[in-house]
Amino acid sequence: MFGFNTPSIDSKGRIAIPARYRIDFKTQNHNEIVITKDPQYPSIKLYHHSEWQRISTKLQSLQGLDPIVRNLQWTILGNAYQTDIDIEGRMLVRIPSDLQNYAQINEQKQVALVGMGNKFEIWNIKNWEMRQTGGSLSTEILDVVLPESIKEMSF
Amino acid sequence: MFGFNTPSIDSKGRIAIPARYRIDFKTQNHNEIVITKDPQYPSIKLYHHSEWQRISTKLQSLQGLDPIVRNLQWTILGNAYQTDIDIEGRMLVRIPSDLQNYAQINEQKQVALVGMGNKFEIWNIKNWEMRQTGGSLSTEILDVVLPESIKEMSF
DNA sequence: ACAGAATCCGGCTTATAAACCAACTCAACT
DNA sequence: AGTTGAGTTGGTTTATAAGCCGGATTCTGT
Repeated sequence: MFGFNTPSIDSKGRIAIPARYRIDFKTQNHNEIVITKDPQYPSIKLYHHSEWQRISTKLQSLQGLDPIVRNLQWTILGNAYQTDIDIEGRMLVRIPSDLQNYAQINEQKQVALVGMGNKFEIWNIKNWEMRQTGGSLSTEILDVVLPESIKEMSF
Repeated sequence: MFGFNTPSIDSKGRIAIPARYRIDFKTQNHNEIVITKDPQYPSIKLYHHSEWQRISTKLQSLQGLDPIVRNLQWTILGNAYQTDIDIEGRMLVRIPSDLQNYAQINEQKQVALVGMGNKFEIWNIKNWEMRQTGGSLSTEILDVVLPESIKEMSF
């Protein structure tokens, strides 16, 4: 589940996971995924069950006094939607409208779907191209020095 | 699988791996390879299965909040295409068009194929010659100081 | 609680793109 | 010069994606 695709998003906010990614979901044997915000950039993250378990557990265990940590918890945990996907069919995923706004993919016909191995990212295509060519994005949400406690984490 | 060749790339974006490299793929006993971007220079990297396992696993495990690390993950993982090659036959590899653009090998009749032992690199011939003679390339994508966590990695 | 409306969901159809297969050309070696 | 292996090309088939449509479910207002 690596690589880059530009599937279409329909008027109802549905995205069909491209066929070459589907095997990974099947082998995982879990038809539940979690969609949430990326804490740093205007994009959406899509985890499958096991990876979400790992991340959410770690995040919850962190002490909530550091404002940056609390921000991460709010952003990631507080915006997580769990949905089921049809493993056999087209694997349609519905993106909630507030996440669509966050990633600036409402009003779009196509989105950038980026397979990162243990997770997916969904981007506005323009933003993705901009990021790839080193341009600055309109919103970089979390641009701070990170505390030691989350240095070794991977989201 | 060392050395230098200039195979042709056809209108469909196909490159035939030269015969003298094929033995290495056969002995590996894996007919799947991964094509992705080079994070530093305008070239394409071609890994066979085991080497890709090593790199992608390491990259995924790194914490994803450091912008430099995220850039590496996006470039390498987010642009990786896995394809099967026919070990017995002609070993045609199709290069996706966005990677062709990245390496500036669209509109070319021939490319530079460089065997690096555990990986291949595919270059625009002009760029390759330029790099060998110490000339500067039009685009050097990742021109930054790398964090300690990935200092010892080799891509 | 019920009727109407809107939304959601799955199957079908068509267009497009990738993988497959086979033939032809060229070069090297005998 | 004939033979063999390598490289190149084009056509065919298969797979994939996306628009379309109808049925089902939920939601809302009366």
